[in-house]
Amino acid sequence: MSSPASTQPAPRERLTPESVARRAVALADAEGLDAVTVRRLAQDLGVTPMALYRHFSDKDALLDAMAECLLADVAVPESRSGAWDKQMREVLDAFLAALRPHPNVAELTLHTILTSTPGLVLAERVLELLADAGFPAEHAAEVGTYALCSLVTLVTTEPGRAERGGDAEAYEDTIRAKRATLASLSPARYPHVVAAADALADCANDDAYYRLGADLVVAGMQGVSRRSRRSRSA
Amino acid sequence: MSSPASTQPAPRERLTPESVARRAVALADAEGLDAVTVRRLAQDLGVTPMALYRHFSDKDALLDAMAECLLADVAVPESRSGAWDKQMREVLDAFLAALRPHPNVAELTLHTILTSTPGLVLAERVLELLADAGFPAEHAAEVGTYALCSLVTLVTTEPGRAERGGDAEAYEDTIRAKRATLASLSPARYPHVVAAADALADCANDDAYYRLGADLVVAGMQGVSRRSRRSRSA
DNA sequence: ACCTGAACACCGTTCAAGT
DNA sequence: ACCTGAACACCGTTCAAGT
Repeated sequence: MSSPASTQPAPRERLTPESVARRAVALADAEGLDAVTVRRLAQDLGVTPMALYRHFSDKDALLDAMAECLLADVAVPESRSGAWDKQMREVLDAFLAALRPHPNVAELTLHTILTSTPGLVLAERVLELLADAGFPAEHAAEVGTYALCSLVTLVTTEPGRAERGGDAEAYEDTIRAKRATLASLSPARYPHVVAAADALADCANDDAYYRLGADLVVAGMQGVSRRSRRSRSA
Repeated sequence: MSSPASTQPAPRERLTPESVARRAVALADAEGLDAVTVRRLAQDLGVTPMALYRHFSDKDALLDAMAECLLADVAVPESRSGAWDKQMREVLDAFLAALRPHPNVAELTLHTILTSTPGLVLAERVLELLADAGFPAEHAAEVGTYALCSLVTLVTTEPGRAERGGDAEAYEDTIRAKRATLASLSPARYPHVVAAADALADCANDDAYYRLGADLVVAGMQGVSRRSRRSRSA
């Protein structure tokens, strides 16, 4: 029932913080973040639970390392040509591309962006582009934090995403049940919810969903930037 | 050390689902969501752990009820006068006002908006206003979900928020340490992060932070709405 | 109807010990 | 340096019983 990634008897090479974290990410992908316990992870690695404490001071450190695995996959674009909003869009797309394969883990990156090297590289680039857009440093900090957090939430709350991975059948049932519940609400009281039941229960097109999400973030930046420029010149 | 809300010997009235959930929210506010265990909550209520299972089928049901406590506090504006974006802003402000007193609990609302009456009332109003703005039903579903999720994340990730409540001294130390770490990064490699260290570590003005956050969400809606109108007429 | 008490299968983590 | 094994203080939850 569970994916091979989490049930292999384990090749039993020497453990490193990275190999442990990668295995933990695979386990979370396959069975959800709740399945990542010290004891279960140790079992997957063919090792005693306490062996993991040589590589991580405690479980929080393990979770941070998992988040860093995702952030390390962010391919921040090198190019600095074109308008700031076009470049911003490319940076946000790169962030989304790294998060999307790991919806069960994505939320962990929220606390790690400013405490890991790959996170800082990403944050620096976002702040740089916001400075190009004319935001003063304090505003850029808030806008940048908001943007990255919004994208993380987009991934963790993608409509129709199963909390635990694996069981595709039970997953389909959940979607169906959710859609049916929404569709059977009083059309007099909740006309728009009923009309949008399908889209609220599931996401027909993942790419379109993330495109719209990134559009909203960038459009928000553009709108606020324009407005503050206007009020400064007034 | 901990707040009176969680250590009173308990008045020992008859338990109801609502009274248990309210007490759980108070406990989470005071000591963080991790402090909300069945056993600890029962102790606060002066009752045996198993007594709570008369009122909730399992712990997830308790967490859902806590989320519903927050959603029930959302005072969705009655007025339907003015432009859609001005009304939207008022609805989002009402949502934020309900979440802000409970940053440790806010994240729980993400899974409850479409499964509780107060959540549906809020969602219906948001979808209605997005229809006024010209969004087709499928787009409105995604945009509305995005907007509400963004605001939740705004509250749960407010810069400088302590994960566990209570200890104001340790809290100040954490902020100071975080600011110092960011400020001491290489200014050659991370010039914008260093320049924004203060704003990234803490939030000088909470109201301004939330105003800017809501501005970004509404401006994003306006921008995407304008763009899709243009492409339809082209 | 509402609550109790003992028990079960789990947690994260400490500590002393092995190689 | 790296891993083990037993133990401790916690979890959520089941089950049979009390009033």
